[in-house]
Amino acid sequence: MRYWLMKSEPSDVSIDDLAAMPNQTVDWYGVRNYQARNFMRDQMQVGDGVLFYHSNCEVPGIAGLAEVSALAYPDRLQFIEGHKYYDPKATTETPRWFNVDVRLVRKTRLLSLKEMREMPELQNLRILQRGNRLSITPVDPRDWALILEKLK
DNA sequence: GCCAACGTTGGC
DNA sequence: GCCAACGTTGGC
Repeated sequence: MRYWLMKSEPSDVSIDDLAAMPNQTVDWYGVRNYQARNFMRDQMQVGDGVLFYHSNCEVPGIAGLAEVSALAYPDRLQFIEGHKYYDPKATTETPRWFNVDVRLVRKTRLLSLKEMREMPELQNLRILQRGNRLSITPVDPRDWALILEKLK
């Protein structure tokens, strides 16, 4: 059992969008970064905890709790010619990009990036490190517990 | 295999 | 909209 922070732009999929989806589940499509892909493909297990993070928006921060609900499988968008996420080098025999499914556990208050920066005990969280851009990062169990406490 | 150029991310 | 940080691409 691991914990993760996964970024989503609310203009793409917000926490409310997730809540409105069938089974409150979304396939985490469109990841085109190898490190993030590898986390999904090689490490994520069903039941892993997910911090659903709103990025590139007015108030960035954690907007809800979710969980991994399906193991990684090939991202279907890589095969659709002309699609934003099309990858000409990917084939069905040797897919390049994978995604897990993520299911909402509950929407929370917004724990803003600003507020997290002000928590000294949270400073090793990857999202707070300078220059961090990775859309999926592992979360230490200790940090997970601290954040859950804040979201009670 | 180096590395300059370029593209993207995402906070501010 | 700016721009720092970082990842990727491709010529050599």
